[in-house]
Amino acid sequence: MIKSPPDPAALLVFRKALEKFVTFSEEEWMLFAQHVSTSFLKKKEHFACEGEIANDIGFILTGSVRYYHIKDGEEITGYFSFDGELVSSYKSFLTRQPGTSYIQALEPTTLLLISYDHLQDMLNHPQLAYKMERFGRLTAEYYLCCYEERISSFITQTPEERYQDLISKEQEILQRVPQHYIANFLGITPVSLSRIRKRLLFQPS
Amino acid sequence: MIKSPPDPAALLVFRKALEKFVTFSEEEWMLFAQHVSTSFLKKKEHFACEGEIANDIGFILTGSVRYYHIKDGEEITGYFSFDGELVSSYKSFLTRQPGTSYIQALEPTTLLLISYDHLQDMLNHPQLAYKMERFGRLTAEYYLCCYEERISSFITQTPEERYQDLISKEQEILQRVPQHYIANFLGITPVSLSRIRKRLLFQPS
DNA sequence: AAAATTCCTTATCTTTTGTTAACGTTTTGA
DNA sequence: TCAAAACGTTAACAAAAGATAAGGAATTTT
Repeated sequence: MIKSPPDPAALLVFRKALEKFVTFSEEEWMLFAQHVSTSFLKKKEHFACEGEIANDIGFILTGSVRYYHIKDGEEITGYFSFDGELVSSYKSFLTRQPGTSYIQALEPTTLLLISYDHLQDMLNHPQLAYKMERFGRLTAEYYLCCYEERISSFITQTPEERYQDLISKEQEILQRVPQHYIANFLGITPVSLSRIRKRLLFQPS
Repeated sequence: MIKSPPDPAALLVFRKALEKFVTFSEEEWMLFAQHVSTSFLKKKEHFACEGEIANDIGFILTGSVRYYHIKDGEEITGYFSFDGELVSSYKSFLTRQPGTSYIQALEPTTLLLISYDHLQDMLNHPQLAYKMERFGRLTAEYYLCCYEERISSFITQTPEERYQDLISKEQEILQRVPQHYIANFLGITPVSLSRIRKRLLFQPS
């Protein structure tokens, strides 16, 4: 993966997106932006692989990725991320241990990147440290809430209910992602999802 | 739930446990400790209920709790926490929205508590703010990793494999928690877990 | 543009899981 | 201490999901 300096328009998009978590002053953003690089993934190119330590957190400018595991030689898709979202093998990135999953571009994808070392630099930079800790806290808390909801859905809902939820809440996923990936995501086989879809055709909510 | 000032021995245990995340100086800890109270739950007493905004994060000194949802009038157990761990309806606590689950003591349980307001006070306290942000970040990141692993297990493993993992990794859960709660936790019915257990008796790993 | 691959659906058969109910044991609570 | 409730297992049947394979449509690749 080749990294380059990011262009100003991209940085602006990034800054705007991060306002969900914290607002950087001009001065802070100048410092922050120095630690950001940019990269491009061709369709099917990998952002992360099993066994490798995740070196970067990415911000998807355009495009999308899927997370997947390999089990018994089969790919099993666990998640998707789209433009405007962060992407990383978080556990690997945070713990500096080899990751257990792959992350692959679903379409041509442009990313902004912050490497682990750059992030540490910022966390240690006197002028930035406090805000970066806060940024990290709010980001982690945000994803914690997402994960909590996801786990609940596995315990309290049937695959069919999870699919109906997906239809109502995450239209984007359905439109941009092949069905058999969605099946994995729901924890079922593609054949089983096809049957659910057929059932719903005749008893639509 | 009645709150009282915590006793020094309990605070020491708490401080020790938090060193997994951050180390507080004497001065910082003095300030921190002022915001901690203590509470006791009888067996089956609730720490959190659906529809209520979680007001506290708890640290379990002794005892254990289970998280559960109610769906179609049925209790569905999602998780357990034991002594030395934090407990809260995190999403509700963090977002200030009504929670969707219950938290109930599995046995007589003593807790240390930090209320949302006290936590905000600390996050706003000049002398404590930086370390509290850092504490929050590392805590959220820690639980994020736990959740990530849990979600992976739902997607890549069968209930039987999840049960075998549980046997090898979380002996404590198996010993202290009724089987039908564990079945929910694995995403299956108690009857199905009973069958898995029988199967494993005749083909032990 | 043609060939190859991927994707979704459908069918059949097998396996697993859910549902309900019964039974004996253990735990709980009055 | 005694009655009631909660637990775990088992059985029988129904429902759902997995495995495999085949066919056609769509997409990709060359």
